[in-house]
Amino acid sequence: MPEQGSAVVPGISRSLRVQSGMSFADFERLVRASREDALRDTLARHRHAIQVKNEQTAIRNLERIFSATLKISNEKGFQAMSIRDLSKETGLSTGALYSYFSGKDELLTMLQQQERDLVQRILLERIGEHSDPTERLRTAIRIHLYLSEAMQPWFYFSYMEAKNLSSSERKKAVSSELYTEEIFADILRNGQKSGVFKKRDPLLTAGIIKAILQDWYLKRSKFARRQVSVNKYADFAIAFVEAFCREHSGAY
Amino acid sequence: MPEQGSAVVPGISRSLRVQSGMSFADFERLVRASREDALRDTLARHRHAIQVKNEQTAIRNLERIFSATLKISNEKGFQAMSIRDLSKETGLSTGALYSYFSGKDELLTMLQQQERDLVQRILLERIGEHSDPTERLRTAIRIHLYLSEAMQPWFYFSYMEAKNLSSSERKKAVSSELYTEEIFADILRNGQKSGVFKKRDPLLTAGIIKAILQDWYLKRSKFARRQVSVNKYADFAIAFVEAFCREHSGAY
DNA sequence: GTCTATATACGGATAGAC
DNA sequence: GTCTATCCGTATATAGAC
Repeated sequence: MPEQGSAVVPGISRSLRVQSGMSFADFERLVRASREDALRDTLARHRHAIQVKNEQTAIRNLERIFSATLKISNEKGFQAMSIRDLSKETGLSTGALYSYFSGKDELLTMLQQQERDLVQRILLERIGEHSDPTERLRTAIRIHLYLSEAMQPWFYFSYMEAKNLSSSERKKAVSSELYTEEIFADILRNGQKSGVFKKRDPLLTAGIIKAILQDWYLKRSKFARRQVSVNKYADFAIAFVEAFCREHSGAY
Repeated sequence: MPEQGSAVVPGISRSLRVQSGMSFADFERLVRASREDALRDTLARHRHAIQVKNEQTAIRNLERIFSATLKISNEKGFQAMSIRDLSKETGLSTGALYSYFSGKDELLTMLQQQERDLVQRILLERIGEHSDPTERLRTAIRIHLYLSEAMQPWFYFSYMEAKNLSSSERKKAVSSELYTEEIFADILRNGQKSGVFKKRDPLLTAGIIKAILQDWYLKRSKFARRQVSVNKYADFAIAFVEAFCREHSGAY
């Protein structure tokens, strides 16, 4: 697949993608593998409550339940998803479903905890391998886009259902949001200190970067329709942000 | 109130705001007045269905019903808002409520039609008074921010509840979204033709501008906490966008 | 115009059969 | 492990009093 982005923003593309260490296809594989571990962790964490003893079965059905929950909720909202809806989509009866969770609340908590931990784990693995501020900024942007692309249904769900979470879950979601913003603000502050970046309000800038990243997973169908790939969007986002932040970015 | 923005992004502030024609305070008054007309229109449009004959009463209660709907829905979602909730918040009994609308669906349709028309009317009034691309871009950004600030509850509601709209309502919402994007893309294309703007993908750029504008009304409480005013955010957003689009924008 | 009382339906959750 | 049948609470919408 040719990278349409290069024509629009010359100077940023192939080389950078290699430096960020991993193609999107590789990244997707990594996420898939990590999710299997995450499911096992979830099962272990709820061993006392989950009545199904066979691990194979339990994991297979948990996986089905989670992905059905995301699918239905992203169409009509978590509140509006009935247990009967979930039963239809998973092929399990309502009775059977209740041997995996005690109620919708717990289902939501389990799902959120698993996916949030998964995101954190992958982020920590992939960020922080560069010390140069420019590279750190580019990598952070690309990795976040890759991550939200590979886990799009959950990112969308998490954003749209934030207000329906229990207060403790909502707190965790908010602090994870602010943490992301701080990562970008820190990169910007360091770059400003070393003179690579222009003096711009780091928090406001980080906020706008986050808005640009969020647009990617919130408007997925629009980008699909326009045939914008995640790499093209990443190139574009990086160019947009660097035009504002980077000293001498007009050079290329 | 001192404009904190000027320190961060020198060169863009007071003069521009005057050129855009109207302070935010003026703008809020305009919206308030226009909404009264809009309520009268709504009443006229549903005269056959609304059983309350006294216009004063009908308008007063419609207004209460709409603002209560936004308030409750923005806390727990429209689906989760019960008629009993609405009854408590408006002070009207459930029976009385049903003499203003035939069901939640119709309530939603009435509210959406009224506020969407209001937005369109005000946008058309305020945009298009400049011919210079730079001024048009600045004005469009600031007006959109003013509008979403003055009508924040509805903008937030409309974004979050998009998936609950009936298919015809959803279509209208989507096309209105794309229309906004086209306004920005057009400004960018014209500026590129006349050489004021750099050659950048107009649609992708317009999409990112819209993402930046949406962040303002979606993350309202964050900005309130950080004491970022709408004018400060507008200055910052304009500087951010111009760094990417505008030829010689590094000058100031 | 607005209220209270109520019919009707739907969703969450459980019991007990297989 | 999973299913069917069912209890019970809550929500929408309406009827009829004031």
